[in-house]
Amino acid sequence: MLWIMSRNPEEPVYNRIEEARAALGLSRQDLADRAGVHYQTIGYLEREEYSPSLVLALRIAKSLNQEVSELFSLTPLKKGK
Amino acid sequence: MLWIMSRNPEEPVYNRIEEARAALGLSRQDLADRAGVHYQTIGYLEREEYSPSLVLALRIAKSLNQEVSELFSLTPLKKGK
DNA sequence: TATTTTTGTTGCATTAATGCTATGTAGCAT
DNA sequence: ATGCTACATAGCATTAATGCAACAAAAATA
Repeated sequence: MLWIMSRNPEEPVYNRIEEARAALGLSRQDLADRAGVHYQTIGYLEREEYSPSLVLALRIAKSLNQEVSELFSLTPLKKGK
Repeated sequence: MLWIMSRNPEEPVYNRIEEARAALGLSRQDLADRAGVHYQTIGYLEREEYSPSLVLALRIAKSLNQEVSELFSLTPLKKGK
């Protein structure tokens, strides 16, 4: 059985995680700890190599004090706001 | 290689899909069409047998004219509101 | 400069999300 | 009774999300 490594799904989700994280002065490891995931998972998300599960999106939003819709979008996000 | 069928993850996400869908008088098939997924996927979600991907959560929220946070939660949701 | 911290990248393993088919049931019409 | 629609459930296949280890590259800082 072979698995073609995912990393780059067909359906991207744009996000503002890095921006929001930086605004709080948190490292990826810090955010990962708050959200209860591996720090590299945060990296994958910020690089938009894949989109998070809803559970993770909800945890990240809470960790960054943001609404899910403020952090994640099906359409490209502009900087700021 | 064997796969133990998922259906019942460890990390549940509570939702108000059925309620919101009924409020709009939509069948599962109707909502599935709008969200671009299989009608049984809606069933699984309503029965909370698993939680959706963020992509799907965003599409469902849009299909029901609701905020993601209004439809989905990491903690049990009370009826109404 | 040397050390430490943060981030990027690759590879592999596991589990969850989703599709699809088929079947069963219950309700509501003809 | 027959048919139709909506929903439940189960089996199997595929792909995505995540963990984790190892290592490289930057960047920050002592």
